[in-house]
Amino acid sequence: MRLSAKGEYGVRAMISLTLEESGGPVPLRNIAEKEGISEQFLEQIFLELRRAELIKSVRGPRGGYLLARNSAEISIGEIVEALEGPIAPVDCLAQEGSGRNRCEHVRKCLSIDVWIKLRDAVKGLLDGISLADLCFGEKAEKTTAMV
Amino acid sequence: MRLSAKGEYGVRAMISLTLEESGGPVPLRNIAEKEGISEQFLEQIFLELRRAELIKSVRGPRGGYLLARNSAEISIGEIVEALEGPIAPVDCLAQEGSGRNRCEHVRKCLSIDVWIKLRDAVKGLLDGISLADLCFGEKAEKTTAMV
DNA sequence: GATTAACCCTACTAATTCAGTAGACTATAT
DNA sequence: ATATAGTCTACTGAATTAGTAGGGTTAATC
Repeated sequence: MRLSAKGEYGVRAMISLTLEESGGPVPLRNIAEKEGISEQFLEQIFLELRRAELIKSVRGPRGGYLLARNSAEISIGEIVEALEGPIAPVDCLAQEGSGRNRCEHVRKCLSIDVWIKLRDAVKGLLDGISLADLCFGEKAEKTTAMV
Repeated sequence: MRLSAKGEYGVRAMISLTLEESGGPVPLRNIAEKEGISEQFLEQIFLELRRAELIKSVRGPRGGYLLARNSAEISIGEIVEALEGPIAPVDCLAQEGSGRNRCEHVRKCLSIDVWIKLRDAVKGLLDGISLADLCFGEKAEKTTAMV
């Protein structure tokens, strides 16, 4: 139940981008340096994020990356799913399920309930937090959540 | 954000055991066959579950495995943690954190909030569901939960 | 007390995934 | 023109995963 480096770096890089893009396109190199991530590895990550239409790029000198939408409209869930595939604790819940298991076993049905609940909880939480929430103040603070 | 086969098999096997242990120790072979899991692989899983004191074993002919405690007192979270290590979406939240990252980067602090919330949500959910809940009726049905 | 059903445990291995590198190409501001 | 910066594919070494192999030990039963 761990995020890969790609997912973790991706979220960090997106936060970094959110904080800096007001000054125009941010070169990948800047972000890579600040976050201590290999430039070429981050390049791959940004390629996927662009294809998922979460960021857009400006080529040529003074180019770089920008968020594709307002930071309040990009959720952490979208970033994670773009980089790690569908959020699903077990194979058979990731729709293109041709992996390890395909619900052949009777008893499986008892466990699937847990995984569905878990997926919904994780997805709900991550989809409910935007980059703006993280970077410019947490909306949840209004409700005084109990941690 | 996917469970490994070990975690998934482990939960399924524990459910299987819960349903059958009333008739005395259940041989590993029975469970492996019913669940379609390699016997030797399941053996390794049960070794870890026994060391985590979630199951106990009876050796010799007519031996097998039993739950170490009442099924209502064994949570899915315990099973998963026994087999996959601490529930933590990123390395630096798993206490023995000597992995990839150790919060060296300033911006990291903005993302860590999400991962803490995620961990707490996942842990809370999995610790709140027992084997008895799954096998003998869901307590949550009383509260008519949405979804 | 031999047999045998069952658990116990370590070591190995093939396949996959992960994290990162390399390097060549394309666009554009100056 | 040239320098800057994104685009893209392919490769590689290390780690993890999923599973095998095979030799133990324990104890019920004949």
